[in-house]
Amino acid sequence: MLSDRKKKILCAVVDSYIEKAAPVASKDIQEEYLPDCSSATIRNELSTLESMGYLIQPHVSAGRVPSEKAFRFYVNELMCESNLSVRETELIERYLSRKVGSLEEVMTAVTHVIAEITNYTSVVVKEDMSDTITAIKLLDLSNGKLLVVIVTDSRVLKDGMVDLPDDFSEGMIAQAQRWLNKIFCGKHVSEFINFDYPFALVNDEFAQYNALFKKIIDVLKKVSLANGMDIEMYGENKTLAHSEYANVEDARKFLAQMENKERIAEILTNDGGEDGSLTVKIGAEENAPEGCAVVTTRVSLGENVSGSIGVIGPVRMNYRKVLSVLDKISEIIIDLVGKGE
Amino acid sequence: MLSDRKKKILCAVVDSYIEKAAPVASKDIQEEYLPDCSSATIRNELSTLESMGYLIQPHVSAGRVPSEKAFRFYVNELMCESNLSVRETELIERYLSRKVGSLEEVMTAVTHVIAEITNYTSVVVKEDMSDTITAIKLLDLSNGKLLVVIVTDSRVLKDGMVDLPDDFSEGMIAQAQRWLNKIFCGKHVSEFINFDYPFALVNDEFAQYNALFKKIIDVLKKVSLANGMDIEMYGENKTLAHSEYANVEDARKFLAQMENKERIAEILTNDGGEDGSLTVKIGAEENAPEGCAVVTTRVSLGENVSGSIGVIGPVRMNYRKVLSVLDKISEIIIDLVGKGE
DNA sequence: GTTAGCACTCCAACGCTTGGACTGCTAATT
DNA sequence: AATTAGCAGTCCAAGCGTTGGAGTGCTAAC
Repeated sequence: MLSDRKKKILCAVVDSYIEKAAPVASKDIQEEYLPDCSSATIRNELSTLESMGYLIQPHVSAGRVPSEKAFRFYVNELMCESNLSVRETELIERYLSRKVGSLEEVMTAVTHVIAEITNYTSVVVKEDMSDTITAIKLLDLSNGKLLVVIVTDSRVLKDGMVDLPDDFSEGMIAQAQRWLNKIFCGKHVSEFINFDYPFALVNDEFAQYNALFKKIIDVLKKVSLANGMDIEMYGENKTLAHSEYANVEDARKFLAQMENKERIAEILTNDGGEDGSLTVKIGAEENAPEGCAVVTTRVSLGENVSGSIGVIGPVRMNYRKVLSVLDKISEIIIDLVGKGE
Repeated sequence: MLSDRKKKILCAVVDSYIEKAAPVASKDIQEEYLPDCSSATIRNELSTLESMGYLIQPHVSAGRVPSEKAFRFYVNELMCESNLSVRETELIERYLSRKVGSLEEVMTAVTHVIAEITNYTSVVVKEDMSDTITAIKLLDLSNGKLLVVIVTDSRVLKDGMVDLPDDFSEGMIAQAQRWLNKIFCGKHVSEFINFDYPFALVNDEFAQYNALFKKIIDVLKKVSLANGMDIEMYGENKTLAHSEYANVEDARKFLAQMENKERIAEILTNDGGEDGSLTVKIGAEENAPEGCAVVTTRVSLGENVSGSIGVIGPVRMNYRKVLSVLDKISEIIIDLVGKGE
């Protein structure tokens, strides 16, 4: 547990670093945040905070930089809330009021206005799991591979490939297919995604099927997830304007990560959360892209259709602003969808 | 008209520059391309080529760099054709054979494989002009503005706004609307795009309508173009890997240009061309993004649906490779679409 | 028309110096 | 025991001059 003063100092370091993108010196903290202490006292505290893992010193005569742990603590406990400026609120309303057309238009407008206000990359993911499964087919490619095909009422989802165990006969494949169909036909893709392997359904003497089932169901989940998803991204170069991407190599790394849409979609969606809930992921350890933080909110867009709205930026992100923008946006979207029904 | 030797030298400069991204010295040319001349002779020729506008010398003790004019000449007359390597051909086939699903899937696969092979940014634009126009409505917003709405059989295209001349009465607006409907209803959006202003249809006494008509039709063109278009881009970061974007400012400028999708789509589509035709635009003067070249091929994707496949890279682009890749891809796509029918 | 050779230009890289930004520590103070 | 003034020490970033080399243009000879 940190003393009050330590908290204040840590908060000062993070705030200053977010704003100035430069190591924070004890003197700066004294002058701008804690005029009642001497810089020497603050130095002592900084030293302790560093040994606790909250701060990093790039070199001996530099100030301190917050670690990812510090940002996490900041987001959880230190950060105070903020309101949007009038200008920002107006901007949001302007973008979203005129575009009450299709869901696609709204998605585009949302990414644009978020990127505009926050100066970070914005992503929206729509997951439509409202399709009903019509059939599941297993096709033996006779090279030891099995092609798994899902047919839904609106389209065919395919391309799933599974290695077939050696000793599988045609009959066994047919049997597996019958089971899968029995379990899943007529159900929504959404139920499917959340399905736990139904080992219980397979009685002991067919234990040999289990491994294959597990693989097939994994493939099916992946395929149907990818197919029901719609992702839109805007403002990659807004993020690049920040100083962490001052050299092109880092900028390219960032872009390369942004190009992997599946990965990004997964990051935005993999922890459910309720309507309007906010999630913050900081750094690669919390499964954000390397060097990045991702802030996400979820909105329901209808039965079995859900959306995730996210902001991706450097770990040194203006969390206060981003969180308040996402909060406002999700509120508007929820309202908008509510009315539409 | 350039002498044979000048052509050889110019070609050598361009080839070397494309490969090495560094100013080309007279000695290099002699050693690698023209061992029968002395470097002094080549220097004389280079000097002439420079005064003709084909070459640029960054500073007095540097070699020569090709101008945009030189690249243009190179593409038109000097460049020899090349074939894809086995590896590349296989790569293309691998990407495109498995993905015979929806048009969207194919578009994505095409951008990915092109970016992969060429190491430049790849764009695909689909223009779907197969909708039929159901109605055109003019809505007086009574603030001197007119909202123009197109309704098609598959969707409503809206958001077109026109300034209304002062002396326009309600009746005149209604009249204009009748005319527009008479002309366009039941027609394909595609006919519409290529429509020349039908002034002849409006007889003299209604000359006052002409200016408004011109504006309205412009808006309609723009709106329907934008709505029927689908653009997909991949590999922005591939282009950034090239040395012209070594400094961040230039890299960001490039990305900012890439973010203007409407502009990019227009560049790819604005000069029709037949199935399989190849177009090369070099530099801002030929309407490519600044500092960039754009190579485009067109493919028909069905009745009133056409696609443009493009590669965007620095002016110092490997045109040989890009052209041969696009040639191959368009051939495959045309084949694929042909079969599908 | 071609070429050898030389004088000249310019850049990019390197290393050196220097000012200053911070810290940690110590000893004095509250 | 906590705080603080002050000082010694560290390290960086920027500026600057030097230098080697890469190329050219020009001239005079072939």
